[in-house]
Amino acid sequence: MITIKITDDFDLKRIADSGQCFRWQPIEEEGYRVIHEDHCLCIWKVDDEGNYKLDCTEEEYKDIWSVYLDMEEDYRSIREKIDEGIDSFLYEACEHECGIRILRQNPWEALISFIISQNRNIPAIKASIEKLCERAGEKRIDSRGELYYTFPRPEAIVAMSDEALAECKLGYRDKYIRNTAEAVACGELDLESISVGTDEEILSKLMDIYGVGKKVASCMLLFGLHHLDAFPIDVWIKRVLEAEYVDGYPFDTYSPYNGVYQQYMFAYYRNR
DNA sequence: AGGCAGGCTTTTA
DNA sequence: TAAAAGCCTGCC
Repeated sequence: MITIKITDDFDLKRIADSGQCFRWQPIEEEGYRVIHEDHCLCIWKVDDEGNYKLDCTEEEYKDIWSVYLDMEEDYRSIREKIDEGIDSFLYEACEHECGIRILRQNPWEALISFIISQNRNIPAIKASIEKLCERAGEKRIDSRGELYYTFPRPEAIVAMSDEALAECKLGYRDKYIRNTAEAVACGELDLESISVGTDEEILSKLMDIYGVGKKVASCMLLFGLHHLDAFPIDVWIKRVLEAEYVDGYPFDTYSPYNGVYQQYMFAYYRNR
């Protein structure tokens, strides 16, 4: 167990509820249990001074969790680029949702998660993903003795029966998930090699995947590949653009952080 | 080429 | 009953 002090923007609940990740689980004492690849972290807020308690070693924090939580990035300075007088809406969104960060999630997990997310609300997305992990992930025990499952590897999804996959309630998306898992498992789709090039080039390659359109590809680019300029446009952001930016959104001004601002606006519009 | 209508599983509000 | 972090197919 270690204690760390975080001075940059950091809010566990806002990250957990931001819609970028679907497996953060609230636990006792204002804590969350976070699963990332082969690792599991329990993290608790200690006070309002930025102190947090983590059930890992200093080395694990440095090597895994500070990377996953994107602690090298200065979100306050990104937020403070917005001028209240010029863009009062975005300024308000940043203030209101201060503490959100863009996690460095596993690309494979992000891709599958956002294919599952299409045309569904967040509780339903979480339920499907958790089922998928129970059916095809590996069973583990965290430091508190609680059971959890890792996110399944591509091969494990390929090995699932149609019945097991159906139990995950993926609906018409089941064929997208199976197809993507097969493509990755056999090497036909290599997430590392398609992640090279400009954002436009990567988006285009992602959209070649069966079941991946512009929205899911943009989510993958932002949340799975950590391209902070990617700007997913879902129903909520569409409403924001129509209501608050009738004369167009200043993408060039906010580059290369369009995706970060998108996330503040998304949360702000959904929460109010 | 690019745009549009209709269908799609299931859950949630 | 409509909407939900949409996409695919078929048609024009």
